[in-house]
Amino acid sequence: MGSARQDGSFGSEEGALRIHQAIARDLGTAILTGKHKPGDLFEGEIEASERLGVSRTAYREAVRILIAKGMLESRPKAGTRVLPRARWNVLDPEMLAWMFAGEPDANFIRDLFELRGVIEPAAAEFAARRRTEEQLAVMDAALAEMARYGLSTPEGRAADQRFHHAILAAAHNDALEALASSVGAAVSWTTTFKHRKKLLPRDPLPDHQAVHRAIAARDTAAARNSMAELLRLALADMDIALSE
Amino acid sequence: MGSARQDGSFGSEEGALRIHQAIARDLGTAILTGKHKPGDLFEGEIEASERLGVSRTAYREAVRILIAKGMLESRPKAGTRVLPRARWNVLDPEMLAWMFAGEPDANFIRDLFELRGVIEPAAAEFAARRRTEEQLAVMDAALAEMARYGLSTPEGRAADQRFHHAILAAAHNDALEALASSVGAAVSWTTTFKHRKKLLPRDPLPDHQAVHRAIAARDTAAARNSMAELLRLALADMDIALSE
DNA sequence: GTCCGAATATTTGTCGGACTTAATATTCCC
DNA sequence: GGGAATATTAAGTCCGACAAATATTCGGAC
Repeated sequence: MGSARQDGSFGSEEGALRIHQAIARDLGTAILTGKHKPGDLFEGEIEASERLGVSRTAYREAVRILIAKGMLESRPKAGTRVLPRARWNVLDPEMLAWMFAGEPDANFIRDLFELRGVIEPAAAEFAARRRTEEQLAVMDAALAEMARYGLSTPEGRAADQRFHHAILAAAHNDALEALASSVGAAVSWTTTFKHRKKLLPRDPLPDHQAVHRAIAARDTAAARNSMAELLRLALADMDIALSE
Repeated sequence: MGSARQDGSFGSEEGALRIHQAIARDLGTAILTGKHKPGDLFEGEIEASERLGVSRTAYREAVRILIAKGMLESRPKAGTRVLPRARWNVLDPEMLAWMFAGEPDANFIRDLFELRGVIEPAAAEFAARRRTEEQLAVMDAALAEMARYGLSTPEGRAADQRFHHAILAAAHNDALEALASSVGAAVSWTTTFKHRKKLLPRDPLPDHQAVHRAIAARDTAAARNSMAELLRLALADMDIALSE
């Protein structure tokens, strides 16, 4: 039967990467960190593959991946070049993983957070209206585990992500759920970042419980407001952390 | 100098597709239309490539593309199988193009529209606060062209999309702007759909002009509200069209 | 009989090299 | 000087072989 991995977490892609994946990751991060800027032309496939010590096949498959994510463009004779940033699928889960593996750009973190502020209150409102009992149970379990382990442990942070993901899922909107990885990246980064900076200014649990209560009670307005409040506080913390 | 194509439109990818792109498109649409369901196992690479009359290389590059978009997974001995729908990057521009090339799923259209309802009012508010004069000029020009050609012409529809895109861009948030293609797909589909059904119930221009005025005046609340109103009306039309 | 580890078979992954196609640059003719 | 034929160059495609990884099967120990 299907193993159906459903965690959606980052950074735990077990198993050695295949060569083309490794190269795609390297090229991708090189682009994300500005080592290759939009408009830049890549070296030829033969040169590049030889320099990297891999076959042209593997290198080409890596390039195909980056093209699929909107970062590159390649045509005969014209060569392979980096596309303008506006064409990148910056919300692609793998791309986010690449970003957050290194030191992500502070501006983009802020953008992601702003997106959360737009998405999640609406999602909470939809969830309050359309959630099933099962989905509520998932939130319940995630919240309990979060309370038990705290946000300083990996288990607690995973539970935090599960809670937010459950809300997106309970909104019963595939387009919204597709943003789960983006939201997850933001959630994950926040906590690790704050933890690194040694500032745990506030217990986040009451905010989460308020959201949970509102969704359980099918109170759409309260769900939206409590989630908005949660994010307002989180954003404030984030801004403090970023400016220090 | 860079040619910097910036249209972001669909369906007009000129030039013959490379073989791997064509195969990726075919496999992608086959998955999207349910011909291959999540969990389904693909035939082996040799069989598949022979059946399609292409080299294994080309077929493999196609598969790499689908994997990059979260639709497939492949491991030695285990084979290549379709991932659960929750892992698909349904907001990927290319994937949206595949969807809307055929007869897209009505439920997903509604989801996309709901997403618009969440994203665009917030974007309009941000745009009212942060827009530059240049960006306002772009909206102005788009609106003028929209008024001139009307939504029944391709030029008018392109202008409509440009208007909405300009608002996303004026929000000065990369994460938000990455959703431009999704919004654009919804915008585009709506108008063609309504046009096909022969119901042009209302002149959409006044709504758009109200949004434009609010953004020009830097009135954040009015921008949000007028955009929300625009979408409320559009959604109502959409629901009528979908239920008929 | 059950469980665990090794052999095995199968499928994707990687390789090298040849040839084709397409887009740019050049050259030559008018 | 302009425009069409030509050359050049880089990606695209193909083939055939070998390597690596893993699900399954088999065998032995308990």
